[in-house]
Amino acid sequence: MNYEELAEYLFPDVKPRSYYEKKYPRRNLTNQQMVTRFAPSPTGFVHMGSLLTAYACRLLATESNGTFILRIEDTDQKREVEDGISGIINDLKDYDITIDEGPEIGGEYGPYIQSERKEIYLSFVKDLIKKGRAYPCFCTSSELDEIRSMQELNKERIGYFGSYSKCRNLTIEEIKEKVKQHLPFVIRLKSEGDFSKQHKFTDLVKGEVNYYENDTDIVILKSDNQLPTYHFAHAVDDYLMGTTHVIRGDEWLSSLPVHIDLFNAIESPLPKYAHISPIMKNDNGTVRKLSKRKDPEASVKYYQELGIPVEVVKLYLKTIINTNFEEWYLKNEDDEFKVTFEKMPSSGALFDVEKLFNISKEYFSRLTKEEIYKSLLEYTNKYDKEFNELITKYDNYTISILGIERETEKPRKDIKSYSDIKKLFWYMYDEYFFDSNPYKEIIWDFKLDGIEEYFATCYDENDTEEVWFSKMKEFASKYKYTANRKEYKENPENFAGTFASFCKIIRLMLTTTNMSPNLYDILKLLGKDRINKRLELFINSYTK
RNA sequence: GGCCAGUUGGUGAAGUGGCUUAACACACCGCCCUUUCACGGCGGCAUUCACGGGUCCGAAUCCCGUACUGGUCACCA
Repeated sequence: MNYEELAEYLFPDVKPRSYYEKKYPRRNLTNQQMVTRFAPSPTGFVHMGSLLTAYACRLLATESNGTFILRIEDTDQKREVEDGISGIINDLKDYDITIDEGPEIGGEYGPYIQSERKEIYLSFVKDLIKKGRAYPCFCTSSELDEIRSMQELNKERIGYFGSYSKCRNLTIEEIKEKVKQHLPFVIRLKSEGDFSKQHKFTDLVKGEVNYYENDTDIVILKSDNQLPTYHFAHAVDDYLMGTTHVIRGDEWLSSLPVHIDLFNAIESPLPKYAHISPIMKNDNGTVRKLSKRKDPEASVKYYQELGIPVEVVKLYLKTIINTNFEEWYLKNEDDEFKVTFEKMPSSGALFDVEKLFNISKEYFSRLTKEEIYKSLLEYTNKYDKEFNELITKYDNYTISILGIERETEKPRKDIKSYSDIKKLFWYMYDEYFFDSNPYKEIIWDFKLDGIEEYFATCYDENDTEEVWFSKMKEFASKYKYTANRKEYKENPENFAGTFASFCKIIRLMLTTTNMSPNLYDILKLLGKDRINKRLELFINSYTK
């Protein structure tokens, strides 16, 4: 068969492969420098799994002084989502994952959107046909189904290979005839692999894996729009773009033989591969991949809405990317951690929201009140306008609230997100406090003896914390509250309660919760007027 | 079903033949500290590394088998 003639017949107006080889010269790299790429399809928002991959790619490129590429894999136009591409770019931007080359910012090796690279793929397809390494296939889907069911019946391997690849043997006349009839066709790779041959391959994450050579004639160019399949685009793009390290989810591990076959066919060196495990979720006892559709926490937006700082999400992601990061971070404050392939997990990690929250609490505990206030303003401006107005109106008051037990050696660790702040301190604002009956949840299993008198005669907002405490202790003892716990434990019937229970009553009155921060600070910030208003309502609610 | 990969506590994991009577962290529980809420400190939490067998003086670590989990077998990526 005259392959040259066939190639010209099928793809007459296509630039030669050498044109693109010249246009995209090999990168000049040292041994160290890595070229990594993140290659999502624009099917909606970026989810945690892909953010993890993108972040790992970014980190590795940065560390090696290399390049990080964003490439959009939109060869399946049925799955596309409106604004898919800008959505991805924005999500990466929100998480401070900068792109060296990609759509919008460009680069020497663009375009970076696959649907705009059509002519490049065609050129490589034509080249393959010329060399007798690819051929058109006119099999219909029902014919392929037939082959498949025959193979299933015979308990054979499934695929278009060997004697099943009937279009391999079409003569050029037959092909021309079918084309003239406008029969749709795909282009398939003419595989030269031998399925009985086993090889070892070293994956950077999984280690040594065994595989059999690919011998199926996979589709490389689809019929309807002459766009490549993922496999082919992967080989051509990563060859031309000079990707050194392909980091992707391990669902691709089983198609590795196909990719090796493809890289050989286009005479490209094989990039190094790192197949990373997906993030899993325990869903009522069954473990499964964290799902974009089913799990809200898989969405990157979810954390933005919650008000978890991006640094926190990245810190958590880093603990997954490298299992030794967590321990390292305990001893080293700064970000000089080096990501390695060896420490990437080889089996899927369960997504642990608790751990993420813990990292977040730790993170918040190190911020100053001004830093938190500033970010809270930004957060509420986007997600809680009402609260935003309030904290703008009471700016200094709010900053003081945020300052309680902060910027000390042992800071409080109760804030894990910006949305928490309102939940934690809503009662500090009269606008919220008197909005509904604030005391309706309280179980009144205590007496109010002395409370009113305490505020009338004893409490002085000018007292220092020390004085305030000793005065209150003294006062409470009049009403048989004791500061001596052991004494109370021995003879509880002799007392109205411990001093702690006295504090609890005041705390409940002012905050409706018994988990508020330091009472002294709360009292002081609230001030006499707010306290008295609450006291009145409190007493009335009790007698009712 | 075929093929590939994985399996250490509630969770993330350290561990690469003797240093392991299995680190560290989160969660949980208990105690202590304490003038409130916290913070913090200490301790508990796998007699055992999915199971069965083998190699070896010695195995979580090497080999074989089984089970289970995940992935994949598209003109989807």
